[in-house]
Amino acid sequence: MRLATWNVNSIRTRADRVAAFLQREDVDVLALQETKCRDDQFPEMVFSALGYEVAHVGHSQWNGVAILSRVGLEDVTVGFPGMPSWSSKEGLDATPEARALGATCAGVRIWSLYVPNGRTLADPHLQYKLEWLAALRAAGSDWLTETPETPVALVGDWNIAPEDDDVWDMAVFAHSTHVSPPERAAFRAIVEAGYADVVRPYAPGPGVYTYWDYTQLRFPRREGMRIDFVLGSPALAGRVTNALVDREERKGKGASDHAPVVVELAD
DNA sequence: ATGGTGGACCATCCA
Repeated sequence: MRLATWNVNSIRTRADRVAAFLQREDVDVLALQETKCRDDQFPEMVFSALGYEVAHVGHSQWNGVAILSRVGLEDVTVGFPGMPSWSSKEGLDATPEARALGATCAGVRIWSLYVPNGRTLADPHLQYKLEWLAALRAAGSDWLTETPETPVALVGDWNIAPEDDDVWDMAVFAHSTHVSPPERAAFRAIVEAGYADVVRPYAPGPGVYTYWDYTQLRFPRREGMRIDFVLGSPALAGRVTNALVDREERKGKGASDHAPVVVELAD
């Protein structure tokens, strides 16, 4: 099975590009983040015409996650148990954001995840992000305990650069999110719970990134961040035979600011 | 030499 994850930054703008990627990379299952649309706006027919089933959750122009699969799409779950909601200052808006979608594809449990952006170190969104990640760790631990034989893949945009080599210049991020000790600890806790980064062994840094800001000519200057990850349970990690970051997808007009990450699994 | 983001959607928010 070929499994991929991609923050597309609007599926409506990039549906054709995503379809071309699926065919070019021979992808069986694709997790998408930042679809930026409601369910009724998702261009499902572009993908059903290619033989993919689609699961999506999106409530507005913000967030939105999907899973496309041509090897089955079962037990679709919106949000994970205990997933926090963002609450406004008044605490009135408790609608869960569209940031997590689970599905079972050919026996593999896949979670398409869009981890909240902490914005700045002083912003309450950072606390929300940390709570969200702690809840994910708790849920992920439970899945390993309950069904250790089921391969689980936690994939998506984590909005964390876990190692110094995952940004082009640590000095630039001295007072920024994505590299702060609590964020890195939250990520590490998920790894320590049993979910390994299955891509890094096949695509070691430094200089391997999955995201380049649209501004400041970051991509041509090779100034990016590695913030999109495929974390696999032991049953999944044992089946990985290859992985890559498809940097070509960041090139040209109409590119997302993220590149797809592809993992090959033995049958 | 110069300039340098893009997507949601319509005044701004978000990344």
